[in-house]
This record gives sequence, C-alpha cells and structure tokens, in this order.
Amino acid sequence: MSENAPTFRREPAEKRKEALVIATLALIAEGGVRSATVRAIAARAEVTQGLIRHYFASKEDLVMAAYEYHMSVLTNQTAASIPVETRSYRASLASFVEASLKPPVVDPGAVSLWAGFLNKVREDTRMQAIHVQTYCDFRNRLELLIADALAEAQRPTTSEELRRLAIACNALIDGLWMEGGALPGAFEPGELPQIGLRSVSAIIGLELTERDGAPS
Amino acid sequence: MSENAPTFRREPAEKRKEALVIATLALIAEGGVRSATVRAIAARAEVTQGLIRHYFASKEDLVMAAYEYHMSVLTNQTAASIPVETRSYRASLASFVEASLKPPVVDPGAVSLWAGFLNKVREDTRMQAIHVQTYCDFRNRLELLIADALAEAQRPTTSEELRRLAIACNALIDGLWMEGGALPGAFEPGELPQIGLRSVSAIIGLELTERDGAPS
DNA sequence: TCCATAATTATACATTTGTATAATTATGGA
DNA sequence: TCCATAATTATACAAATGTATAATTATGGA
Repeated sequence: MSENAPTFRREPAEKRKEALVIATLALIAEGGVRSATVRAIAARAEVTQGLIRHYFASKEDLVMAAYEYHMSVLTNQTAASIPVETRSYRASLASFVEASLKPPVVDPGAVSLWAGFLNKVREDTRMQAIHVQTYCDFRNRLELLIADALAEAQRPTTSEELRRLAIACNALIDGLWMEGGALPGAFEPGELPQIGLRSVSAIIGLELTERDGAPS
Repeated sequence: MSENAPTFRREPAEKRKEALVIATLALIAEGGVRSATVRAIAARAEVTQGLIRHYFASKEDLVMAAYEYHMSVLTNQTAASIPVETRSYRASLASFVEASLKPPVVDPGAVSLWAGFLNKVREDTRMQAIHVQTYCDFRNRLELLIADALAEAQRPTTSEELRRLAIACNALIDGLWMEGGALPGAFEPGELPQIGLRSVSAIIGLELTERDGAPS
C-alpha cells in the first residue's frame, strides 16, 4: 500500500535553532515582547511547542539567543555599509553614518525589538553583558573611523577628545535611529541621513557632506 | 467595649489613583513591565487588587495613566531646569541641556520605564498619541530655546534649518540620556553634560560652555 | 444616633503561560 | 531490510494573570 505523507521533517539542529530565533524576533518586532509566547513562536516556526524545550533549556535561553542574533545582524548591517574600496577615510565615515540612518537599519520593528530587550537587560546579567558588548563594539568602530578621518585631514587629537567625539556621535546616531523608527512619518525621506551627516560634521569639525575633492 | 482598629481607610479618588499609578511606575522601573502585575501593584500601593478595577476599567487603562503621568513628570523636570531669571537665552539653553543629562532626569529606572512603554506604543493608538505629543513638546521647547539663543547672538537662520538643528540636538540629548541610563558606570560623573554642551554648541554653531561674558 | 452609599476587601473563575513528560515517527547506518 | 536513536509531536500540569462578582466596612450626612 502507498505510504502516508510524513507528518514532519527532521532538520539539522542549527537550522531549527535559527528558525526559532527568527520567529521569536519577528513576533517581538510585530507585537512587542508580550506576544512572543512559546506557542506563538512554535506556530510561527511551524513546529510544536515541545520542540522549543528540546533545543533551549528555557524560554529565557531562547530570548537571549535571539537578542545575540539580532544584535549581530544589526552590527553587521552597518559594518557592511563601509565599502572595501575606501576612497578616503572621510568617505568611509560618511557611509557609516548614512547607512545607520537609512532602512533597513532604521526600522520600526528593529526599534521595537531593541526596546523590548532593554527591559530584560536590567534583570539578566548575561543580557547585560551582550548589551554592553554591542554598545562598545559600535562605538569603538565609530571611534576608529573618526580617528582615521581626522588623521587623514591632519587634525591631531588627544585620545580623551576622541573618546568624547565618539560618545557624542554615537549618541546622535542612536537618537536619530530611534526616533526614525519610533516615529515613522515624522521625517522626510532622506532627512535623517542629511541631519546625521551635517551634525557629525559639526561635532568632529570635519565636513562629510561635500562631494569628494580631488578634481582631476 | 473598645472599637476594633479599622481594617482599611477610605481615601479620596484622586489620591488613590495617583498611588496606584506611582506603584505601577515603581514596579516597571525596578523590574520591567513584566513585574507590574495587578497583584504586585496592589501590594505596592497597599490595597487589594479589587480596588484597581474600581478605579480603572482595565489594566491597560492604568498603564496608560501611568505613562501619561511619567511623561508629564519627565517633561516638567527639564522645564523646571530653566531659571526664571534668564541672564541670557544662551544660558537658558545651556541649563536645559545640562539638566537633561544629569540626575534625576538621567536615571536607569527612567530609561527602563521609557523602553517598557515603547513596546506598548506600537499596539495602542492612544499611547502612540501620548508618545508623539511628548516628543513634539520636548523638541519644540528645544527649538524655541535654540531660536532665541541664535537670535540673541544675531545669527539669522531659516525655519527649515531651525527644524534640523532641533531634531539633531534632540536626538543627541536623547541618545546621551538613554546611554547614561542604560549603561550606568560607563561614563564619568559630569561627562555626559560636558559632552552634551560641547556637541550642541558645535551643532548650532554657538558656544554654550564658555563662562558668561559681560565682565564688569 | 443611625443609615445609605460608596470604598474596600474577599473570593472565585476562565485563560494563558512556561514547563515537564510520555508517545510517536523520521532517518541514517549496520 | 531493519533497527536504534534522536527529532518531533501530543498531552498534561501547576502557577500566574487579568477580570468579574459578591461580601464587608468605613464614613459623612440626615
């Protein structure tokens, strides 16, 4: 007699884990942390809820894995914005700022996600570690770009001043990113990158918006 | 015979409502939205949970009232920072920036609260209205201060430019405020106000940090 | 002094949530 | 071809949560 259609399919562990993580992120982004229940996650990932426990010891673990995943995606998105062929360090910095303030980095879901996780950071020390790590990564990257751009323009700075500039630019970008995501429609398209570039230019004292020099 | 000690005390409606709101905020600030259950709120306010429903039709209503309350407190805190006796508009702006980046405005609990509410903003349109309102209030106030300070220094600007400056400064302050609250210990005391004042100065092109002129 | 009334407590209930465990079933290797 | 095994489903359970309703009790006014 003919075989019945299989009722489920086995998948490699990593693939399933990632699917569960992505389902979790999608739900939090759409309806806040509250809507990311184990049953909803399982349904979204098209498995039954028992499987979650098979891959993650607890829901906390799953959420933490999701946080880590999300943060790495966010970091890589902006990192990828820097062209490998840098015409100049100044141009690299400009690309970085601009990419951070445009879709897909600026996105209501991403902000909602980030805010949702921020609560849990206070409770769980492990999440706190991820939080601090991500913040430092981003800011250090920014500091490096600023340092290179200033050196390129032969503007010597102290390391203390560099730290302050990085903190300021990072805060500006974070603030614009947040508001762009939390208040969609409050800004014209392209307004945020424009404001971001002008403000970073003013803060570090190096114009980023003017077209590339070196006219042949 | 002697009367038994009364088992409870009647309070005016407004007082009880406020007590419930404050209890809600305290719980969210301490342990995130998750820990603000009706029972926990009732316990914190030293009443039984039935009373909550007597004053608020649903928990949603209570949370919304708490959000409104919190936002008005936050707004008034910074508004109160501007001295009534303004030596100059420039000084007023400086006070505003500085106050926004110091305790009690900068506070881990306040950031946690704010992040917790941000989730709900996506679901509830009424909360969205409060959110937009608060943002606009703050930014408009900032824009007014910037406009006055620039006019005082005889630096004419267009309204479009003014809008951009306000958005940028607001984002910067928000970003620093957030990071100061979310990463306590990552910054030296007084570092945030210093960075804030320097950066706002750079963005609007008007020095705010130098000591008041007019030496007699 | 006493009572109507609203504030407050006490109790109950249906749902949801995370977790635990047992029952199936797909699948690769012997 | 068959079987051990791990992946997956199915089912169950206790705790927590928001909500609803009934039972008390404080309190001001007649």
